Order: sequence, then structure tokens, then C-alpha cells
Amino acid sequence: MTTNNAYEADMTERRWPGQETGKPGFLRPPSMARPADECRHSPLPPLMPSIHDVAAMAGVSIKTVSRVVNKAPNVSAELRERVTAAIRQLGYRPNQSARRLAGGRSFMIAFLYNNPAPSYNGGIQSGAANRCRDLGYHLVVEPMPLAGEDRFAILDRLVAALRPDGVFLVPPLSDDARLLQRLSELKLPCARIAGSVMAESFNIPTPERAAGRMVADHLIGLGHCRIGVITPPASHKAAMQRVEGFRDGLLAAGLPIDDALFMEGAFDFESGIRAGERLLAEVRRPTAIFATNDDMALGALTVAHRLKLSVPEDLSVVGFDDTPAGLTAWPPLTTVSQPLEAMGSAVIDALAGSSADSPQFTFRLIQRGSSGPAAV
Amino acid sequence: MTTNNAYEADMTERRWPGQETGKPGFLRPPSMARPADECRHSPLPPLMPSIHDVAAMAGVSIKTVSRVVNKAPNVSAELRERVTAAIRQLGYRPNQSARRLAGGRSFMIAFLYNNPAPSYNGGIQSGAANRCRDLGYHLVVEPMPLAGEDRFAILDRLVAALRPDGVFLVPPLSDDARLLQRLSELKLPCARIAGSVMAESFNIPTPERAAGRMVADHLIGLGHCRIGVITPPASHKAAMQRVEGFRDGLLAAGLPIDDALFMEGAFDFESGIRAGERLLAEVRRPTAIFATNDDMALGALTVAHRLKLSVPEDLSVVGFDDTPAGLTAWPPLTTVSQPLEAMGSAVIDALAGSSADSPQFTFRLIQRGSSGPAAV
DNA sequence: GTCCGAAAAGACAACGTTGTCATGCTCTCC
DNA sequence: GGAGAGCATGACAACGTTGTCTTTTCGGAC
Repeated sequence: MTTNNAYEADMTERRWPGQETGKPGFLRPPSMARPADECRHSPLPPLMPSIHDVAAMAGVSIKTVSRVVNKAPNVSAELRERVTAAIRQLGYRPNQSARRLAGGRSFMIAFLYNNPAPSYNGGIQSGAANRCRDLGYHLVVEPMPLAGEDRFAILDRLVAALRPDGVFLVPPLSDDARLLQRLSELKLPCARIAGSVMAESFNIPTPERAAGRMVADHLIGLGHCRIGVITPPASHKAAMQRVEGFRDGLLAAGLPIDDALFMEGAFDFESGIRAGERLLAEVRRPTAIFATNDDMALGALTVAHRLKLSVPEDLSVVGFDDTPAGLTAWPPLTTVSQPLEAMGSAVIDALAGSSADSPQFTFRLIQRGSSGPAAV
Repeated sequence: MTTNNAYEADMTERRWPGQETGKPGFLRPPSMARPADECRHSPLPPLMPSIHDVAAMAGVSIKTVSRVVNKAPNVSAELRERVTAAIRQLGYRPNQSARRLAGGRSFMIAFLYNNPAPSYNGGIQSGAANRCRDLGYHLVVEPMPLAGEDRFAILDRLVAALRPDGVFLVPPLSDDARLLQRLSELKLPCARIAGSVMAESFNIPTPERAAGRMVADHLIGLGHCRIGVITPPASHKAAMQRVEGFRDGLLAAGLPIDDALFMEGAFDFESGIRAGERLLAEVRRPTAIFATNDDMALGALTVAHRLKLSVPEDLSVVGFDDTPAGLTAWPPLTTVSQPLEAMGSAVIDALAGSSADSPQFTFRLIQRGSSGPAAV
């Protein structure tokens, strides 16, 4: 039911008295929406105490409570003490909607994603959500289409309705120049993970290149000298660095760079199969394959199985991302793991300005059964 | 930095004039938070028009605009037309914070999850987020610990800050009795997927049992009569139904039920390996294994590889969930797929009361290379 | 003692929306 | 033509916070 009418789509259908529809709907109807009110003047403590309740209990003005809550300076120790006690006793929590309305902050951070790898998104999201929790923010998720004008409509609606305090993007969205430009027009603080396109938004860099080098060193160390590479789609700039790093390793080891051994994939299993088939059909068959993500590596592994090649005896395969599928494959996949949760956490820190420096991450090579010494 | 002090933890650190810290933080400082104001009386259309701008342009009161926006009855066609035009021209979008504050609705739905399978969460979340978008809601994600008192604190904070219009849970959270009780105390509309514990909250049932039966029929149809089953942990009530359905199938086919062939797993890869090892060490080795989720099935598959059993010639393996890892395994896993996106979407419909009936889902058996005829 | 400046506390008006009530206006029916 | 019922519209007060400005209080220097 996606409609192009931006206005219509933003409104929720709602039943009005007189419009009888059979099913009542599950959400609390508006009329009973404020249980707090009934409690306000009752002897029982209010269910959802407001700043006024706290102020009354502490015998101060609401402004003083506000100051204490926001850790503003110029509040005497004594009052701060009293207010804090009242807050604790009542279990007061500021109402975010009211804060947003009055103060211009929403305490919402929007997570825009498109990455089809659920474990990648999941890891980042989990780290980000937990850090948000610590900092008093909330994470709103918004899946975005990769292309098309829809994404601008989606973004506009999100921004208009929520006015998030910040937005963050993961690859490949973090290289979507038009999206970044729109975000900058909207003057939304924005942070990206592993972006490579230049943009004014903050970017959290990742050691893609060093990781690519690490894979090269690993395979070369095992004696491989003819190594096929399944490269990312050209749009995936960050992942492209993995290939660069891999080339660095070949150069450093004095190995030749054979363009026939570089096959472009689409970051999915199918394209890994196709690339693997072509690589393994080479007359001088490579003894190892480095795929720039796990899905493609698993495609290569599947081709090896189909061709009855033993892994790692006949062929070593290395992936990238440390997805769950790599762990459960046979043989388990040698791959590179990223500290996803820490990265998600760092993005929130960057947006909230609560971290001291630009974070540094290290990617780790996870050696498992799919890579071994080259056959002699 | 998780602190137990509920009050402290809810507040974001904030820089006040005079407190100089080196890094400015990335979020827009509060003072420049309202760019809309500057535009209000300028000749240019306001960047973020409010209901007042629309009312002024259409020459009506703000209340009338509100009525049009909320599709309330009793507005003349002419005014509705004028207002709609003004809304469109200005690109007006209602401010959710203000709506929440005034109307008692937040247009937020909270998604509580714990399920460690990212593709499961991801699928549900994606369906839910898209449906939210259609209906004008937003999806706030909140990862929850499985046990411990923390989850109540997390829930309380979420509710206090956001007052979400609804909450939804996926397994195994949907069977967390204490959490459900707390939600009901908070009077929060709540919907669950595949819950089996009785609770007053709405539950979206899934055909787990029928799916288990389907797997049994599939394997029995291939000629298997000795089939190992890796069961879910006892806490996963919904998944337990899969085993029931499987038993139904055995009974219907007149096959014996051998308790030695039922091994409890923990829904993860490792436990699948352990259960697989034990099953395949049986003197009369089963010719097929049904694991109640893919991770455990992949564990069994790994054991088969280690024992140099051919799959499916020597052993058929069937999983459940249709995870990406099952697709990329070797051989690709026969499994059961759930319409995750539709389920996520349906939960939102249930919460918003926008669907006519309780939805019915069908699980599909995905036949792939890991299951085949029983050896004679 | 007076005065001054700074610090502490409060009063009050936003913020943008919805709920409630009041006010017309237009029918219909006697 | 007058009463009453309904519809269409608007005025205004919430909602719970924060920003701004004002007032009070408190030290200390003269």
C-alpha cells in the first residue's frame, strides 16, 4: 500500500465516532490515552509523573527540576539533592515528545540501511542500539531502497515526522552521493561507516586495505602464488579497498599481478558461483581464491564441491565479513571479522559527540578450515 | 557505560556554556535547532511548515487543518480541498512530537528482540518497518537480554521516554511470561509472533505444527523410516510444535517413535554438531535428520562431512527457517521457509488495527540438495 | 551599612498539535 | 415561522518540556 501521495501516506487511518468498523484495532484509543491525568491529584503517586510532580514534591520550580535533569550549572547542592531524591522516589522520566517540542532535540537517531547481509546490519544495529540506550537516545530503523526517487520521499517523511538528532548510514548507502547531499541539505548531522565518497558528513573509516593485505599475506604465507580474487561491485567503494590491499601484498611478495585472476562479483552467492566457475576453469587453475565477502566465498566453495575439489587441499578459499554462514559452511570458512558492535557503538558516539577521538578499528583474520598450504 | 541509576542513565551529557571540552560533538547544538522560525515570516516558504502556515495559506483555522489531516468527518468538500492544496504546496508534515504531546499517541512501535538469528530478526523487522512506513508509524528497535532484571529497566525506560503506541515481540521473547506481564501492567498494546504462553496480549499464530508434519511427509515420502530429530530447547515453545507435527507424520505413516532418535539442541550450530554426533553414533544409524532450525541442521551436516558421509546419499538433512547459511551450505539445505516480511507486516497491522482478520501464514518446504531418497 | 556582581531560582512564553466546547448556519418538521 | 437537530467551523486551553528574562539571594569589598 505504498502510495506516492506523500501527504496521504503519512497519516494513519483512524476511526471516528459514527464510523463503525467491526474490528476495534489494538492500539489504545485516543480518549483513554492519558491515564496519568487521573493520578495527578490522587494520593497515589502518579503513574507517569511529570516535571510538575517532581517540582511539587521537592518544593521547587519546574525550571529547577529541568536544570537538574539536564545537568545545567548553577543549582545549589541542596536543591539538586532534593530534586534528585524526588525524581528517584517518583520514578520520573522526562517525556521525550515534550522535550523535543520545546527544546528542538528529538533524542532519536535514524539508522538507514540497505545492506542485504542481515548479520552485518544486525551487528551494527545491536551495537548502536545499546550505545543509544546508554546515552538516552533511541534508534529508529529505516530500510531504504538502493536507488530510485522513493528513498528521498522516505527520508523526507522520516525527517519531517521525527526530526531525528542524527542519521547514520552503512555501506553501500554510505556512498550514495545523492542521499548524502539530501541529508546535508536537510542540515542533518550524519555519520557513515566505511564511506569513501567525499562528503561533508562524518565518516568512520575502517581498515579495509590493511585487511586485504592481511589476507594476501596469509595466503602467500601458505605458499600460494596463483590466487583468484572475486572483487566487489564497483559501487562498493569501501570493499574495493580490500582488493587494493590484496594487490599491495602481491607486490610486496614480488608476485605477478594477473588481471585474468580478478573477477567482478555482485556481493551475493550467485555471483560468487559464476566467478568461481570462471576462475576454476582457467587453464592454470589458481590454488586459492580470495572473495571480498563471505557470500561470494561460499559461492566459490560450492563450485569447488561441485567440481569435487578438496578444500583446502586442492583449493583454499578466504572470505570477508565473518558471517554466520561462513562458520557453518564445510569446511568452515577462513575470513576476516569486523568488530561490528563496536563500530555501531562508535557511530553513535560520533553523532552524540561523546567520544574523545576518531575511533580505530582492527579487522581480524579468522583462520578456519577453508585455507591451507598450497599443493606442491 | 551502563549504569544502574535509572535516572542518570536516561539523560544525555550536554555541554553548557563555560564547560569547554575539546570536541564539539556532532549534533546540532540546541541554539540553532529551530531553523523553521527564521522562515516563518519570510517570503520564502517555510522549511518545516507548521499547521499554522497551512491554515494561513488556506484561510482557515488550524483546527480545520487538523481535521483534514486526521480525516475527521464534518469538513466541507471545499475547505478540505483548499487545505489539501495548501498542505501539498507547502509540503506540510505534522510534527510527531507535538501530536504525541497533544493527542496521546506517539506513532512509535517498539520492536523487542533477542533472537540471535539475524536473518530472522532482519526479515521480520524489514516487513514491520515497511508496514509502519505505510501507516505513518515508526519502528524503534530495542535488543533485550533474555533474562535478568535488566530487561525490566530497559522496558521501563523505553516506555517512559517514548510511550510507544505498541510493542511487539518475537520468539523467544514472545514466551517470556514476566515480560508479558510487565507489558500488561504498563497497559501497552502488545503483539507477539508465535507465542505459545497464554497471555492477554495479541498473538500471531504460525503453522509450526503443520510445517513439522510437512517435513515428516517429505522425508517419509523419500523412503526414510529411521529419522533423527534435533529438538529445540524447552523454552522455545513455538518451535516445539514442529516436533509435534513431525510426530504426527510418523504416526500417520505407521512408523515407530523411537525416543533415542530425539536429541535436544540449543538452537545453535555447536549443539547441532553435538546432537548430530550422538545421532550418527547410533548402532542403527538414522538415514535422515530433521533439525528444528537451520543452524542445528548445519551442525549435523558438518558432522556428516567429518564422518565422510555423502549427503544426501548416505544421510538426508532437513532444517527449518531458510536462513542464508542454509542456502550457501554444501549441499544446499532442504528447509522450511517462513514468510518473515509478511509476518512482520501483519504484526503492525494487528497493532494498528488496520487489518480485517487474524492473518494466516503458510510455511513452505524448500527442497534442496541435502535431502534425497533413502539408501536401500 | 551599602553596594555590586555573580550565582541561584523562578515566572512565563514558546513549541505544534489535538480535545473540548462554543458558535453559527442550514435543514426539517410541525 | 419557530423549535430542534445536525453539520461546519473556530477559539482556546491543554500536553510537558526548554529558552529567555527577571527576580531574589548571597558574598565580599569598600
